[in-house]
Amino acid sequence: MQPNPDLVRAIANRYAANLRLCLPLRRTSLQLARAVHGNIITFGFQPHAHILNRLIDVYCKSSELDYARQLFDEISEPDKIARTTMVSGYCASGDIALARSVFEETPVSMRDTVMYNAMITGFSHNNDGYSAINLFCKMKHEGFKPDNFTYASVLAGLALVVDDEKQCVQFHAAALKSGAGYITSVSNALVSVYSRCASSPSLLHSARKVFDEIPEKDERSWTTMMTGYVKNGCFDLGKELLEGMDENMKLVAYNAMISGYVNCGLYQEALEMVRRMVSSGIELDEFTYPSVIRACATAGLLQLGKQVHAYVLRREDFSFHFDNSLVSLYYKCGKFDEARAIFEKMPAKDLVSWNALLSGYVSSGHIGEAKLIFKEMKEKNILSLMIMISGLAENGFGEEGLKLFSCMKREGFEPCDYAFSGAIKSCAVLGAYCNGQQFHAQLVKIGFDSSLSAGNALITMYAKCGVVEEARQVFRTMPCLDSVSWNALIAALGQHGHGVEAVDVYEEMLKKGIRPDRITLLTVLTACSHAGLVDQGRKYFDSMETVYCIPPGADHYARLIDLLCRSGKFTDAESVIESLPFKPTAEIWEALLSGCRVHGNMDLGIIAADKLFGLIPEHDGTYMLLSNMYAATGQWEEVARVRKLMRDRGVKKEVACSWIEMETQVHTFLVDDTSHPEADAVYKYLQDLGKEMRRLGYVPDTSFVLHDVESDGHKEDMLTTHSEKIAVAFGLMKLPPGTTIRIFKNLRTCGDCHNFFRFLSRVVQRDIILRDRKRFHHFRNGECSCGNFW
DNA sequence: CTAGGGTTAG
Repeated sequence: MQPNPDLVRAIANRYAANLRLCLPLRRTSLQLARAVHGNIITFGFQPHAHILNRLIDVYCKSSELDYARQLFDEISEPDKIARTTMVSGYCASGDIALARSVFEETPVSMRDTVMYNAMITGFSHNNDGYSAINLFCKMKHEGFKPDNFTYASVLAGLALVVDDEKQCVQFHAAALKSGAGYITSVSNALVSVYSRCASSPSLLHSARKVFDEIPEKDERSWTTMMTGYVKNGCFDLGKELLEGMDENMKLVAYNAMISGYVNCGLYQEALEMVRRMVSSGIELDEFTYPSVIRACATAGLLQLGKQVHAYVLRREDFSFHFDNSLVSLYYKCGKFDEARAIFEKMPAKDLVSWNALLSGYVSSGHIGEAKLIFKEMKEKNILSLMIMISGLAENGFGEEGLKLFSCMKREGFEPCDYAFSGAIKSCAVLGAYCNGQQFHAQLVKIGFDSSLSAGNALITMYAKCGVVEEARQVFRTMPCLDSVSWNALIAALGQHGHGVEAVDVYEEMLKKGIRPDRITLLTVLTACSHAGLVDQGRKYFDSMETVYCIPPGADHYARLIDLLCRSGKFTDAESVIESLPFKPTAEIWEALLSGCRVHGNMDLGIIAADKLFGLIPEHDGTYMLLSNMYAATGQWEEVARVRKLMRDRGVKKEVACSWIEMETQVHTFLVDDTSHPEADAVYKYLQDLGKEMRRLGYVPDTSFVLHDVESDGHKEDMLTTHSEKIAVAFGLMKLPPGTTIRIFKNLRTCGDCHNFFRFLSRVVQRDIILRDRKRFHHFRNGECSCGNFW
């Protein structure tokens, strides 16, 4: 039977009308759209443009962009409504590139204000404020008149990037002039612009003035003003505003307050807000729960978090944001299995879920698992990359970190300050000074040099590259500082033998009223230890519990023991170990053992080594320290015994290697390394240097040779081939006169090399910085910053 | 066909 085209058209038109009515009920409208679409295909008639447009809209709003596009492409000459629909569909799905292409394929003569509005909104929603503003300017230039929608949209974009009061005033004036100034939606957006102006939060007054002058405030007016206060940390003003609000509007305001408190780390206050909500009879909603979970996660309140978890599960009104926050709650509280289980069970995993899992593995040091997850992720965003870059750097994978950073740029991600800080941390790991400097220059150029995370990374990078002055310089020019910045500077000074200054900076920090955290104390203790400030260090250690309520951890005790041993106070060190509030850890014994090594305290050293053999028999460092101690006193049978023990237990000594950076290229050398193309010249040069140094009194110290080799001459040969010596000779040959030589070594340097470097710095009149596994050595004119023991 | 606020991952 032949269908009656008129009848079919009539039915389709009816569907189209229904579609409009049913739009909010997504499922229903999508079903209707499919039916209409099916009829069109089955009966092959040409529907009216407005039916097709409506179909496209429904498909877009049901996230069926491919169907929408298919229909759109079938239209021979899509009208401006079809195009606008397609543009806003793509915008809403986040595909700004496709939206843009449809928009730009439309001739200007065919565009109208609505289409511009859709595109501007798209930019704003995709966090691209600049493009929103540019398009706004362009449309005016092309003669289109902005309307209320335009202003609301472009102001939303402006709010993302505004950093200067002039911009706020300019746009405000333009809106007023066009008559949109007192439209509620436009005013709401203006409130948001004023309160998000980066350079002056004082504009909150202007925001408040706009707010006060809104003739008909709606719920959004109140909550936007509230957000303005909260995002600027003005919680008291926020509370005051809350008082004046209608009861039925308070939910969103409470949610804003709670998330604001959590963002500032004020979780107690956040939870207090939740209590107030509950007591005034306002029901928490799906927006509240994730913030509450985050509060628990940052505060480490696992029990409370679990209770909220159970409570929300019973209520069944949660969104997937909730699951994502749970993943982070559990891993932050150290419950990796639970976190993983929640992730696996999630019905809908999105990018945030993957990033939560990734960051869980990264921040808990499970870098291997993190790498697997990262590989498995199909979709990644800038945050995924940032998490991974920082994670790699923080776990010592500097090269991989840098590789990922350049990969990120290749794939078109514009690195933000946090990504830069990951790259800079990678440079810190590698000691890649030139590379790090280049990043610093780029930061300045882009204007990220005021960033806290980048600044903190720079301090550490310069310190780890041995350039304390620059670390100090970065710190002193940073516009704002946090405890990480202070810790980084104190560490930088301490590492390089400026113990007294490190302590001064710590005192300065205290005077400024900044509370030290456990890392600060750890850093200060290290500085005291390196500078031999025993009494001071002791005083700081005691202040931890009594003044700052920070119970000292094993790491703090280890520093204390190190401090005592280095000044030869072994009895004190022993009594500290005896009175520990926990069972001594490997860290503690290691501190004792290396302290004993410095002073040749054999009896105590053997005890410490025995404990370490029991706790971490696979750790090569213990064997090396002990056999070095025996070698120093010529007890070669004992040396052999330790070496045999090591062999029997299958413990492999990590291969020593040193490296030097030259114009971003890194040259690496192993012990006895002859693989470098210029090895012959380097060895020759090394021999010449040796001769000259001996004339000045350098005597090779053969006690550092591990084997009991028969002839002393042979032993000296072995000493001269330690990797740091090869690296420094290479550096002296290649680097321009007068430049500081920076050498890096993966293990600790030996006493002979230390001595060698001292003499060398005098012979060649160059500053040499040697960074080994534990510490830095600055050699200048025969002296070393860390004194003449190593 | 187009607008303005509150939720998760560093």
